[in-house]
Amino acid sequence: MKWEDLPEQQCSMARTSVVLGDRWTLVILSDVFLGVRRFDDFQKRLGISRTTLANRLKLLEEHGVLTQQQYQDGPPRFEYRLTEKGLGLYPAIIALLDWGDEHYADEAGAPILRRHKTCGHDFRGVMHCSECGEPVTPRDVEARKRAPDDRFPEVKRGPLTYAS
Amino acid sequence: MKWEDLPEQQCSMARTSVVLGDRWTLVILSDVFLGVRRFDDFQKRLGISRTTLANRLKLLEEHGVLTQQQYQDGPPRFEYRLTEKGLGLYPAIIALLDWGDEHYADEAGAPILRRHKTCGHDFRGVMHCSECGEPVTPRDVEARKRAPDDRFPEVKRGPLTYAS
DNA sequence: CACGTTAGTCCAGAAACTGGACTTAGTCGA
DNA sequence: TCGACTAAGTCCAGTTTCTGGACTAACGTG
Repeated sequence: MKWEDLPEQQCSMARTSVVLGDRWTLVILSDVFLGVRRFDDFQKRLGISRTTLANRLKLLEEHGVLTQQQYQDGPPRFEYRLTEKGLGLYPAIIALLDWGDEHYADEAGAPILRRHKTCGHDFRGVMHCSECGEPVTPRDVEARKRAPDDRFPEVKRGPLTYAS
Repeated sequence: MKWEDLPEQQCSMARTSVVLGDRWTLVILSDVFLGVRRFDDFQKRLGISRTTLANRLKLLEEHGVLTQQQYQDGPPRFEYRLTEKGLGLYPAIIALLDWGDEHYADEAGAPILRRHKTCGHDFRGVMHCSECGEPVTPRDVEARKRAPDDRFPEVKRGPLTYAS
C-alpha cells in the first residue's frame, strides 16, 4: 500500500499517522509545546536537515496543526504556532513523553519537568474516562466496530477546546 | 543528524520516536491493542509490505514493547503480545485515536468505539494530573529543565502497572 | 559596502520502503 | 504419496525519502 492511500482507510490511527507518523514530527511538536516557534530554532535544537524540517512544517500547516503568524515586516518573517487542532494533541504528547521518561530516562530522572500550575506539583498525565471520571487501564476497555446506525456519544465535558 | 544518534539526545521524545516514529508503528500498535497478534493478520489488515512489517515487529521486540509467544508446535509458530512496557503506551494510543476520531472521522462518527467496562459507557480519554487529579490543559502547564539535583517526584498512584 | 540574520531551496548520495516471488516446515485431504 | 495449503518470514530490484552542505533572497547593522 502506498503511503498516500493510508488516509482513505477506515481507521483513525491510519489517518493520524499520515500527519504524525514519521521520525521527526513528534519531536518537532514536543518542541512547539515547549515554546519553540522559528525555523532556525527547530533546526539548531533538533539537528534535522533543513529540507526535511521545511517539509514537516509544511505538512503540519496543511493539516491545520500549525499556522504561520507574521512577527515582523521587512523582511517579513513568520513563526509557527499551534492551532486549536494542534493543541488537541497535548494529551498524546504528554503520554508519549511520560512513557519515554519512564523507560528511557537516565538514573537522575526525566530531562524536562512539567509543573501543573493549578496545583503547583510536577506531574504525569493519567488517562481518565470521559464518562465516569475514573482512571482507565487497557484491560477495562472493550473495542468494537461502529454499527451502521451507532453514533459516537455526546461527551459530558464539552468539546475539549483550550481557548485562553 | 543520523537517525541512530537520536536516542543519545537528552530528550524523552527523541528516544520515544526511535521506537514509534515511523509511518507504520503506531498503526501496528493500535491493531495490537485491538487483539491482532499474528504476522499475516497485520499484513492483511494494514497492507504493509512484509519486509517492513518484519522490521517493525523486530524493532518493537528489541525495545521490549512486544514479545513473541509460541502458540503451537509443528511447525512452531509465535504470536506477538504486548509487554508491560507496551501496555504503558495505551494512554498515548488512546489520545492519538481520539484526536483522529475528532478531526478525521466521517459524518457518522468514529469507526471504532471503545467501551469502558467499569462504567459501561463509550468514552474518550481525558488527561488528568497525577498529583491533584484534575484535568490538565496545555495552558496549565509550565515546563522547565531538570536542575542537576532535582529528582522526578514519586508518583502517588504507584508505578502504573496493568498486571491482570 | 561587507557582514549578519532568517527562512528557506537545490542537489547528489545514502537509506528506507515497495510489491512480488521465493523459502521453510509442517498439516490436511484424496 | 502427491499436491495444495498455512504461517512467518527472506530476498531482490526499483522507487521514494532523508541527508548534509552549499546556495539564495531580502532586509538590517556598523
